[in-house]
Amino acid sequence: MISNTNTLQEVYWSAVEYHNWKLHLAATNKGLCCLTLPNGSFDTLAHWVNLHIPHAHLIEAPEALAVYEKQVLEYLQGQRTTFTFPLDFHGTAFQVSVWQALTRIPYGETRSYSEIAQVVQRPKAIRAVGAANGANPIPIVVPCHRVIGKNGNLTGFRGGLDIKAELLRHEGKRERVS
Amino acid sequence: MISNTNTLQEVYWSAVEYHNWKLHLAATNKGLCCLTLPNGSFDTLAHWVNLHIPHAHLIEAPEALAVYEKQVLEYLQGQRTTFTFPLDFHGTAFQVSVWQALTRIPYGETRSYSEIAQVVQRPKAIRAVGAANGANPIPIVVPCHRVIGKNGNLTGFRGGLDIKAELLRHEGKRERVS
DNA sequence: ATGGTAATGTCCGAAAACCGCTAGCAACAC
DNA sequence: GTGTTGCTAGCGGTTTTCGGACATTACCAT
Repeated sequence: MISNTNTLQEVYWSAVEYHNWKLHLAATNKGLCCLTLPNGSFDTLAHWVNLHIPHAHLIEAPEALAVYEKQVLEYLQGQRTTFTFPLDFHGTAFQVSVWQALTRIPYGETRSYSEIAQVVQRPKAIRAVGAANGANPIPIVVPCHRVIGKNGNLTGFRGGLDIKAELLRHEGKRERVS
Repeated sequence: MISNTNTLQEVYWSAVEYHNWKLHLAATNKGLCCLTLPNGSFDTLAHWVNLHIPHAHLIEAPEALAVYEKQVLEYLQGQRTTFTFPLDFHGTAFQVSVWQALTRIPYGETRSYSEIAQVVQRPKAIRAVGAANGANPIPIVVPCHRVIGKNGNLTGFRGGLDIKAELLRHEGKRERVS
């Protein structure tokens, strides 16, 4: 679809390193909207923005992301268990409701996919919760890694199961891969 | 798709009457983008805008459409043969190329669907030209009524064949319905 | 124990249907 | 012959539809 009318939406981004991990962050003036894991790159970030924020204008602006970078680093260093900055969700109504539910899972705890399905009032949409988890644009901050199979299996993680395991171990959980 | 970031695109509209015809117009800050014929209503306009300009904000603003209304009325009164204001096309690349080709058909003349297909460099996309004509969001101003069958038949018109005939008669053409 | 199945929202690719058409050809009327 | 009429196939962009795949689970049958 070609449109002559361009409503430019400014999106700011930056990259941050921690040990051998490199994370990319993107935010609008409403909050953090995207975060890529070590298996992602700037291209991953740019691709997501293009797809979810039409007519976006990507601008490298570390100063605009200082707050987000700081809290994420503190989390990785084990000095923080919750995040206090605003999030800017871009997704369907269902996805947004799932992601909001995820933010209410406390640090160090886990939930099953079906439990999340109940919370969002769609008790039978269990696989749909899985799909929404997979579409989570802000991993770590929106703790999709805290959702595991009802039987305790890790079952899946967009950024690689090893990272999911590492995040849970970091939060004091022992993983059980069947 | 729900987005927290609202990039509201303002679209202005108004209605204009001429004899027993009632036309609805819509424009962005880039130009006229939609015009409904007598067989349409405000709902037709609103529906088109919703479909083609995501997150649009429809605002009744006759003063913003004064230029467009004026020239359209002058055309209907036989005091104008060309339009000088900007257009804001929303469509696929192919559709936009067809619509631009239409604007180059002089007042009072006609072209066949295959001739238009040649002009847009897709000589065999004849039916596709027909479909693009049918999707023309700005009839009268973008003179899709000047495209007829190669044998002279009027063949079709979104707003009703009678209106197509009337427009051509108004421009000094005699219609031949086989 | 093991395996098949149904239920859910979203995305993606393939396939089909839809059209404001035309050229070509056969059938028919003069 | 000449003209008219009607059918058919083929054209290409867009839209619609459909089926499958998923970061799952409960249930029921074997």
